[in-house]
Amino acid sequence: MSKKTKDIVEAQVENPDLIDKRRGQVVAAAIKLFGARGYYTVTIKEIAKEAGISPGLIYQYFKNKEDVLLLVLLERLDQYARDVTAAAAAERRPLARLYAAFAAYCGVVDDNKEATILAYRSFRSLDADRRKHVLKRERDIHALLAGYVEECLSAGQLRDIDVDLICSQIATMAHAWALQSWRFDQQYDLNGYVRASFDLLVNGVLTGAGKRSAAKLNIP
Amino acid sequence: MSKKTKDIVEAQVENPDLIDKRRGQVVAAAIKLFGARGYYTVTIKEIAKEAGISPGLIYQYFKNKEDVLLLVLLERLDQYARDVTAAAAAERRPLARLYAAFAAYCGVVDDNKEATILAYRSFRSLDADRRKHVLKRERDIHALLAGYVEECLSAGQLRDIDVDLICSQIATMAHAWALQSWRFDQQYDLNGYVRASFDLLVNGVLTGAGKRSAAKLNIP
DNA sequence: CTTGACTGATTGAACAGTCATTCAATTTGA
DNA sequence: TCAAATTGAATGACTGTTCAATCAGTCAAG
Repeated sequence: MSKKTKDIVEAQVENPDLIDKRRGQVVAAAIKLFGARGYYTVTIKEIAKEAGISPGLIYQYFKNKEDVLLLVLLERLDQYARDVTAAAAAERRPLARLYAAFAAYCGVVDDNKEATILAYRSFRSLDADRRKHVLKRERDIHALLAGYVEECLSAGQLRDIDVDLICSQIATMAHAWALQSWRFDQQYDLNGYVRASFDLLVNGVLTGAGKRSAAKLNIP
Repeated sequence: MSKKTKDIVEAQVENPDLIDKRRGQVVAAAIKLFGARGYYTVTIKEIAKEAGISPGLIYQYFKNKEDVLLLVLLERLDQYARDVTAAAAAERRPLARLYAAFAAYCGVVDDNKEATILAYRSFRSLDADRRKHVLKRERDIHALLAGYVEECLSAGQLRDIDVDLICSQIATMAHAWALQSWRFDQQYDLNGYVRASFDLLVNGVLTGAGKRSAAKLNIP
């Protein structure tokens, strides 16, 4: 969990290692339970039991239940950012990098289907302040993607398009893998979905040079 | 509300006109309140008050609170299907029809942003049986779109693509107008979004003939 | 007409259960 | 020994659902 994330919610306990440990337990338990059954039907007692601590102790590390949800959502966004950045860093060519980023995004979504759905379900259960923190992280990820798209533009591989719109589409397509898995997973595996979606998303906006590059992509 | 929809939840009261009237009141009130604050934080008493009836009466027309949610979600899907069908029927040429359907879809979403978001938030609050009813309707709408896409394919205006995947993308893009409005509505109005998204979605899959048709589309 | 019994519709207070949060008591570990 | 950490029972507020009581409309009898 990133340093900034830790400071967003306040703890009664001082010891930072303990804060990390306990919050880690609680967030892990909450991801599991919220992911399966949603925010409102899961009780603090259940989270405490799953985390192996008492209900009262949760209130030493979180102000209230909503704070638990906030950290759950931020944790997931952190993971998105980490995985996407790492995957993109492994590729040098702009289009390959964009593809790798998209594939990694879909990969985290696949690893965290329940949590991805939870984000859609529960974002609006947060109050205005907490929402802002989540939106901030989403914008960071959006900016990551936008960077990769702009590299492709600079390299002359994409025609002139609205960068924000295509970034939103990329993110939305990644999320759709979780949100619509009941529809997709009869006909696609993750790789098939990534390949087909990327093709659909990007094919219409490639330049001639972009098409030649795309043909050379090493797509699994 | 369609005939089938009415039969899905059972009422204690016999008179069908009264059933229509009361359910209409309750569903309208529930859409307003659920849309603004989500399923769990809205109480039956609030719905009753907003609908202008007593809490007890709701249980004469719905088995329980979950049934209210079910009708709310089905009502919205019915409206999607009606509007999309009507818009598509007004166009003869396949590509124009597909565009009209997409524009209409985005239009209903725009008219019902809160309800669209509610669907994402609340679908999993339903039990397995009720989910099936909702999924059935979603598949109906998917089939509508698939029909329009296949017309384009038959007319040779789209290259050979996975019809289901592009239909999902079309629906997802329409939903995204509501889900990500906080991002879009600073830079797009509805028409701008429809035009840009359709361009992005379809441009990569048009044949030569399709591109010539697209150029002739009368896009507002 | 008027009456009054009957039916179905409607009300809203009461019930039973749930759950986030608190805090006095206890344990831990240094 | 003491401060910090932890427990878990108690609290108090809330809410879905029920149901006894009331109301409204109908219509047959007088």
